[in-house]
Amino acid sequence: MSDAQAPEKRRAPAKEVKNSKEGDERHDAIYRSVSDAIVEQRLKPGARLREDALADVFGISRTGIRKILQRLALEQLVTLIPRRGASVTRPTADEAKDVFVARQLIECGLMPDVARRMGEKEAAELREMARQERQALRSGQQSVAIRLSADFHVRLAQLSGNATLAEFVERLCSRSSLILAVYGHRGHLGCESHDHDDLIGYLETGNGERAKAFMSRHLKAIEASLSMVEEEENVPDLQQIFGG
Amino acid sequence: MSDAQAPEKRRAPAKEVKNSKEGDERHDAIYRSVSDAIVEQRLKPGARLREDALADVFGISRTGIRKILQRLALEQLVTLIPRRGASVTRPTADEAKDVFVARQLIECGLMPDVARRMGEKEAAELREMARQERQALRSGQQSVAIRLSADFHVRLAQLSGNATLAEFVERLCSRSSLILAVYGHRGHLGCESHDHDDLIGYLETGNGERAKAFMSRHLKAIEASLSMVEEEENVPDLQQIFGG
DNA sequence: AATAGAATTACTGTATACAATAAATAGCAG
DNA sequence: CTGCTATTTATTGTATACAGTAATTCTATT
Repeated sequence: MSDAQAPEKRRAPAKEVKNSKEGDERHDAIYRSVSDAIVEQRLKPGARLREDALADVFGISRTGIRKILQRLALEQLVTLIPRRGASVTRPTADEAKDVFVARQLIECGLMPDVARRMGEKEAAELREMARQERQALRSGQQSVAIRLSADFHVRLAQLSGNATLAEFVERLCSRSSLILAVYGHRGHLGCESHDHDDLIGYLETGNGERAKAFMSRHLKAIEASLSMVEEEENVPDLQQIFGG
Repeated sequence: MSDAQAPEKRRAPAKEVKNSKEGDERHDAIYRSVSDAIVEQRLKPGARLREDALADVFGISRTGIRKILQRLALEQLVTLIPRRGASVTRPTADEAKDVFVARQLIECGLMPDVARRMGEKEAAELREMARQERQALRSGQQSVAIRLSADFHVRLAQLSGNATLAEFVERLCSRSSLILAVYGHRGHLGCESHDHDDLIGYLETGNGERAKAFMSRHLKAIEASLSMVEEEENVPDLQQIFGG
């Protein structure tokens, strides 16, 4: 179009800046960083996530932060209100119920496939994960234990060989961590520490139906450990509290 | 900061510009527009989606387009290759299999719940949707029929009352449209036109187990109608084709 | 004429500037 | 002193400019 360009402008670059290594590895790392913080409950439900603040912390511009927040919003880990910004999602009781129904259907349905594809190597890997989880719990690292527990369930789903369903399970597990944060009792993870080991046992012997039933009980136990009372911070129900 | 501002600048706005009504309705409309075009196969798998071109067409800047493309990528309707841009996803045979396994598990598992919550109004709505689908098919509007069929399955899932699982089904159905586009036979939708009506019948009478079995056969029939041969356009396999 | 290499083009990736809006605060009247 | 309105401030939404990279075209050499 306009030919009046400074000719030495062209001369410039070469290989001076080396900010992006390959793909957008950096963004992925930041995404994971925020996601982990939410799942480990270091960022609690309701916490505001200001774009500027995050941009400062991670040393990238708001553009990149917005991309990451959007992704987290699609996974329902953060809630995005137009013109009001992002905050860590506070799941409602209804959503919590939906998530556990979904987990029952999908995770239990997957157990036969997992049992079928279970080998020495896979069992060993799972046992190691269960061991780390138990250790974290023993040493009082509740946050880490929660994430490791979620990781266990996700890895299990991946062993089914169905990437699509594994991804669904991944999302359900992250959301479960949020639910635990809101409705769980302090100092109680929801599931017994030896549950995962027992499950591996059934899977190892190829007993899919047994594993399925056990997973069902396992999930029910977690759900039952929650106290499903929504702290209504929105409207204090004056009518209910006083008059009548 | 700087106080040297034209004082009438402040006076300005009020309700002059009306570009964004509430939230970002505009962006949602564009998203739906692109999504529909993909599901209806007006944008075929492999089609490139250049940011500039889309920005021009919809009259917004690339920023907004990128946001939408990202969302579509997360839903796996478009594939985003770094520095290479976006294109309509071409599902592999493995992905196709995964999607149908997932649909079997989730959609069939949902049928008992749907049957339980099925009322007059819901049945009538579904029948109307099935009618439109049949009509589209009769009048040769294959593209529309494909979308209406997906809509039917999604609506069904929503009637289960579980928003989370309904969202999963929605994603599976959009992906199924892509799969149909790649592996389906021309002029054959994959499912019989009266299938959906039959299904409504079982649901109406509260026969969840029957509906479940029917849905299973229905999905199997669709999957069976596909010819699962990947057209390897990438590497022409010179070795294979010639020498040996 | 075919191919390697260089210049150009076309496109995506990122930051930044600016516009718009909701929240917070201050000023003012009753 | 209380409640309403106006101003300021904080923060998000959007476009645009520029940088960087893959693809393409052009040129020169064997």
